[in-house]
Amino acid sequence: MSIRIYNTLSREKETFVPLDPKRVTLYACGPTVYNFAHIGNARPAVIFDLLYRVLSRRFSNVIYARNITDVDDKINAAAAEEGVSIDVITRRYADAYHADMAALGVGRPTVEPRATDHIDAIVKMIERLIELGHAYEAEGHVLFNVENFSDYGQLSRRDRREMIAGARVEVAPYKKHPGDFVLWKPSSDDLPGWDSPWGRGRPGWHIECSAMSASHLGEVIDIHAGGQDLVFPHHENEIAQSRCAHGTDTFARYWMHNGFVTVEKRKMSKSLGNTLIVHELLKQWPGEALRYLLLSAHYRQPLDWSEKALEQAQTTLDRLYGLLRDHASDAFAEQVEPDPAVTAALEDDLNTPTALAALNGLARQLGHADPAERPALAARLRATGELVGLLQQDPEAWFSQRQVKVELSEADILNLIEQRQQARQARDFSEADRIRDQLADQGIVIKDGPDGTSWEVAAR
RNA sequence: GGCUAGGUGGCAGAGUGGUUAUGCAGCGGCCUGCAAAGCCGUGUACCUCGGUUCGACUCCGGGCCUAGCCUCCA
Repeated sequence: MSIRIYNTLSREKETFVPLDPKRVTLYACGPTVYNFAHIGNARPAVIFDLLYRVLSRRFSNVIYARNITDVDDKINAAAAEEGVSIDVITRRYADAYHADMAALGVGRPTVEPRATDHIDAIVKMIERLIELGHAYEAEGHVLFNVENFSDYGQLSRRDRREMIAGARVEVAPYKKHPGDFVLWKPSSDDLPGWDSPWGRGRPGWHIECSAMSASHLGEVIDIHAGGQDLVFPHHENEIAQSRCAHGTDTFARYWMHNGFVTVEKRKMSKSLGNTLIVHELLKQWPGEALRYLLLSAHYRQPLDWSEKALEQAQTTLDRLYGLLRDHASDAFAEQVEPDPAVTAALEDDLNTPTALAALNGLARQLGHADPAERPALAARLRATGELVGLLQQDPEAWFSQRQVKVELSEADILNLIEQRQQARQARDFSEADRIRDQLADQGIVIKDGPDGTSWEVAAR
């Protein structure tokens, strides 16, 4: 079996064949660090982290680049508002991004390039585009000329002429064509800027990804990924710049786009004020529950976020961790392969819902397996969880993070259980139930089993 | 207006031209003094109207509805 990927370019699921199997290249558009990430920003991070894991099983050398945009007008605005320099802002939110993503089980990419470290490469690329007649200077700006790039609109399936007709934005007077976009723009003295052949200025948004992608991965890459809203104009523009600058007929061979996280069916966005900040959610919920929920829908579908769904994800994880707690893994768990049904689902265009279904099937198998087979099944469940980025905690740690505060000492608890035990033996069940209720009120759950009574701290 | 996705059981959410998704909730059972947990079992679900077909939820066409992009946006 091979890996299948839905390619936005062809609008079809294709078999993934890398240009060079010894060096597979993946680029995902990363965050602009001017505030905390919301759960919609987390979705591509989780999805493409998973893609990287899936690719890495098949190919020994996968280079995954996920950039950090650290020069942007929104960053400038945030810095101005607080009266600090932009690097105070970008450092703060880049750190927060890393912490939040780590809590969601997202690993670090192979390289994490920053726009401000690539100004030279960006300037060189723009110079080249001007030389080749694909860009022009106007009033301190440098603009890309979409007119003489005939494939413009191929990815988003847009027609240039129709775009002019339907344009709802005022067109800057210095543009030759309404679709032309900025490669470089002038900076006033109070804004961050770099010297360039066109005066002090800063890069436009699209050019940084083209420059960083070429610097770290090469002129033609295997997979380029990002959110659906980047198809146009961001990715369309990246294709135009990169192909024109490098004289290639392909920029990225496969394009992958994730759907949005919605709230009450509406896209999560700042303008609607319906964003859910990961940093805040993590105060109330385990990161792993957020990850489970993000994986519960297929990445190209919209995912409607709700507290109810989050609770369900958490309940499901409770059950899975309960099984892992009750059944010790085989000692050689590291050598166990993930469930083939799960890898097959993931290799089929990252079908995470089917993968999670298979994971649950495996758990069910474990639940009623012959005792002799359980350690091996538990190990397999762990190994499968590792691939999807779930079930890697100590089960005790999973449960304890969710426990309520308990005032009683362990001696008190054992004492009460003993009293209840005596009441039960005396068949004074009303007294036994009273003690059980009393313990429950204080956050202790009693479980009577064949080997006596055990207890645990209740979950929140 | 142009372009893109989608409409599946109480909810979430995969998938398939004729056969069990899965999770959560519900119901019945096992276990228990009763519970809890766990396990077992359990649902004539595929927007609408036509067409293709021996047979369509699955393919094709029309309609209705929803969301998204066309402007910063994951």
